Amino acid sequence: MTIDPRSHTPVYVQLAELLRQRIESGELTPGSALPSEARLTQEYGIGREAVRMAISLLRSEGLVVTVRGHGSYVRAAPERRRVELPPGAAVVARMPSGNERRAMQLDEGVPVLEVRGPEGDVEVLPGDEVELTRPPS
Amino acid sequence: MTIDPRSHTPVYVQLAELLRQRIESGELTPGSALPSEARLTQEYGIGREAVRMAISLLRSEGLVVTVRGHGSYVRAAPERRRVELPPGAAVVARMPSGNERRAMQLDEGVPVLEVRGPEGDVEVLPGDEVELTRPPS
DNA sequence: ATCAATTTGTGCGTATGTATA
DNA sequence: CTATACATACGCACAAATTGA
Repeated sequence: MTIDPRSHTPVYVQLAELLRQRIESGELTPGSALPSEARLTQEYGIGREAVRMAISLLRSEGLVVTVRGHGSYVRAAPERRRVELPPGAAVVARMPSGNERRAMQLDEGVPVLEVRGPEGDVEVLPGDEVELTRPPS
Repeated sequence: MTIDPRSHTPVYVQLAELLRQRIESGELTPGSALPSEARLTQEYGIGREAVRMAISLLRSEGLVVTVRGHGSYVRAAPERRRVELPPGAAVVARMPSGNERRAMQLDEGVPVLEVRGPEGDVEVLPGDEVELTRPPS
């Protein structure tokens, strides 16, 4: 697969799909580095902004993390601990605000789970570290 | 509040915070349009890229939606329907892939809930439309 | 059915700052 | 200290979508 600048799908979306394939196919394993922006720019003959938007897209999906001055890496999702949803509780999923994200030290593209207990108490959990369960009856 | 180009916090983050305040304060109500990129550029004396990155940030948080050729709007979150998490089920939150997002017609910055039933069956729910509940015991 | 105005999308070039190796 | 790499920010240009005259 290559990139077609004349396609109606944006160059950066095409590149994101290519990189996504290389990640999901296992060619790029969790923890491994993506090619640098400069390399991607040269190899695909596209502009830097397209490269950065593609990586930004993957970042917002939680697929990669970018370390400034170092590079972008395939994100290794942490182990999920099981958390039991208490009886009478309700939970919604949403994206954290910027402050919230920094406070909880969440990577980009990671949602939070907002659990409201029966007493109205609220708990916010990192969406990539927990699996909410309800025990069998 | 104004924008300080000399601050160590990026201009686009400062603008995003300003806009976030204007949304949360109710000055910009759900459904109303944000100022155009050109207006924000002029009013704050910053470049278009900073404006676009600020809006992109708010979009990735699910706060605004952008319609090409029209403008950016404060996102009106839909009503949440209550969905009961079945006994023996588990749920994780994550961001949808690009294809998934388009297929489910989700706005940017909206996570999905992946519910795994006790039989291993999987259901993916739009994260902005459901509230998962566990009935009181 | 056109046309023009507005607005966002894409792309390129350039410069400077900051973090890492 | 230097080189590399990503981050921020500005400018300009043109494409594409929407709206309304």
